[in-house]
Amino acid sequence: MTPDQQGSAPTLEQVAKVAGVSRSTVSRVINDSPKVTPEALAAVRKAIDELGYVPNRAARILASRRTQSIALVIPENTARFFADPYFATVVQGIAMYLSDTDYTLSLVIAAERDGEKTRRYLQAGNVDGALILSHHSDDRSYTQLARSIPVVFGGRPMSHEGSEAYYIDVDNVEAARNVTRRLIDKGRRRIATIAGPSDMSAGLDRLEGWTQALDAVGMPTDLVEHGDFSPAGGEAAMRRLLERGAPIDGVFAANSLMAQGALNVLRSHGKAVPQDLGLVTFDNDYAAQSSNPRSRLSNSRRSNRGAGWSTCCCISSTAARCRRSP
Amino acid sequence: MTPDQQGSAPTLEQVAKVAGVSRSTVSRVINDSPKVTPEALAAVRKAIDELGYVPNRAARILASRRTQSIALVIPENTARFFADPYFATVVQGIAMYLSDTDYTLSLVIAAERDGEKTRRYLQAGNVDGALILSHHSDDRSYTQLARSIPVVFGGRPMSHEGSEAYYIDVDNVEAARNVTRRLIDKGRRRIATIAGPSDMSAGLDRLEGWTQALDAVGMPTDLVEHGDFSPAGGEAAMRRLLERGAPIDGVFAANSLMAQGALNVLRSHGKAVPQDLGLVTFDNDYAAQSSNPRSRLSNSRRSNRGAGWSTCCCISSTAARCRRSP
DNA sequence: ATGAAAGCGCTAACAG
DNA sequence: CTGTTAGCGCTTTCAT
Repeated sequence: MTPDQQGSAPTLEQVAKVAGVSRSTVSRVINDSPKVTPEALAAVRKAIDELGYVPNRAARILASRRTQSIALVIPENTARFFADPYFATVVQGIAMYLSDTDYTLSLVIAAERDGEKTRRYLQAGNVDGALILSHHSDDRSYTQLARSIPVVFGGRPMSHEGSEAYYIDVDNVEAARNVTRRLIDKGRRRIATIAGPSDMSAGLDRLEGWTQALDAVGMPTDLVEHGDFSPAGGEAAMRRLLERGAPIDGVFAANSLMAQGALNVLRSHGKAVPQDLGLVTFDNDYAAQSSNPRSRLSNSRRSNRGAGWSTCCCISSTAARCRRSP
Repeated sequence: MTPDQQGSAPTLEQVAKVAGVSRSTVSRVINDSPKVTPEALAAVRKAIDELGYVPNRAARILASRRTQSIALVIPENTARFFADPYFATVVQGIAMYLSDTDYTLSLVIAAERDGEKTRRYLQAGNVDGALILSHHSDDRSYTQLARSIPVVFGGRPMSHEGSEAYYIDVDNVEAARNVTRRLIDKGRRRIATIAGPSDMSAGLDRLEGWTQALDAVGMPTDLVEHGDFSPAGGEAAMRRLLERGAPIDGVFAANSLMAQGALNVLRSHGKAVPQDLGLVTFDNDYAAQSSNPRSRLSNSRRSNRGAGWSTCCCISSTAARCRRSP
């Protein structure tokens, strides 16, 4: 397909000609420079309208060395991206913020195998900076990236080089501790956890919070099964937990999708929530709100604390803090 | 791995110098030109590796007038984009196809108010072509776009100018007719429909198919309520249907999300599916498969026909056909 | 405040 | 097959 078949787009030069000014002046108008006389400005605007001129982005980027766009990198496959409400939440937040600016969001759904392609894209000057979500410890492709462009991780990155990285995160340990304490306060005595993957900080930190809460009251911390943050993973983990044969009257699932999976298993095993067993989890997202029973978010005042009902699904609010890791 | 200098990305010229060849030759290597001697090729590759060179995309686009990327435009807001499995399906399909190519997908989630910004983006030479999904009749911003870049609509576009547009679609009328006939064949006699929005071709066509099926056997076509393809819309429509007081023993919902909503309302009204009432719908997607009762896809042989069980959720397969509208 | 000139990094004829 | 020569459309000093 040859692009030249299409009508050639008007250039800045043509606008300049029509407006009777130089290209520089047109450029200044486009870039909202204050040093343009009202007359020149009016003439240029008129010419732009008449010609239907739209500045060529590639040329702008090349000349200015700025792209006016940032990448959101999701190191997961497309199916997972759509299945996990977490990503939807983040994308919505970014899109909302960016809509007030001239920046463009470049969403990069990068399955592991595309690592090289993705890195090239990010280093080829396509974006002014990158936001990297859902980082796994075995993935080092992005930590070096920070030498080329500004990088911020969503959630504390796992790798060693990442220790110099910027990131934004919630206090997963404290939130998990708080939400587990809810179960304890409600009288639950045999509390299990469906932990997240061990190669992600959110998985490790939430497990740590759960452990701390139980340790603090001298309760056993042996009922641990890991999942992969997916409903299927949550189901499998819940099943393994039940197969142990030990009595369980409380579960902390590390995310809402796994809680959903756990709920399915519990139902099919005839366990009633919250009567037989209390279930708490993270994130009051779509998955949590559409489950049966659905989540009940506690009115926690301190935004960075996890909290909720031990009688049912429970939510930790996720106020973000930005910081540089130690 | 050599540490690259922050800020100064290596250029093609530097690669040429290191490799001891001209810039043209480097360019040829980058672009997989066959006319390069093995020696030159090796030298250039070595230089590229040593320098960690990545071609600048903006420069390439500017010089070649090709972007190697196509846009998928979703004229909906972000929340809806994530809520409707339809978009996930499409994006996955495109991503899968594109992953074997050098093309990049530029996903444009364009809420209505961003229309102008989106149009500028598409006309600024950012993409080689655009795919436009979920087109509404009141939205004319994209029909003119075809004069600048190649445009294909996903689903027949509604506007007049669109009559010259390329589009890809399923035969919604026939699929809806077939799936409705299933209800009839199963003995349902008072069949309603939860139709899609009237400003979208999928809404109109599926309603038409339902109407044709009932007309063919002389059954009344008065039980129509419209929804907006969302679960809430489906709930509201189902509620309105029930409030009419007329007996209903079959429902065709124009998409799975509305079927899901309808199912919720039916359950809370004590209506059992499929015992009291048969429900059929479109698309065997995540929403249909995770509903309760979940969908049962019929083994329809002809891929462009809608089909399924009238006893429960029913699915029309959606084999695509590409064509230019009449 | 404005214009002239010099590139940004790459591709694309065109000779050789 | 390779190098040379022009730009792609825009921003950006630097004079004026």
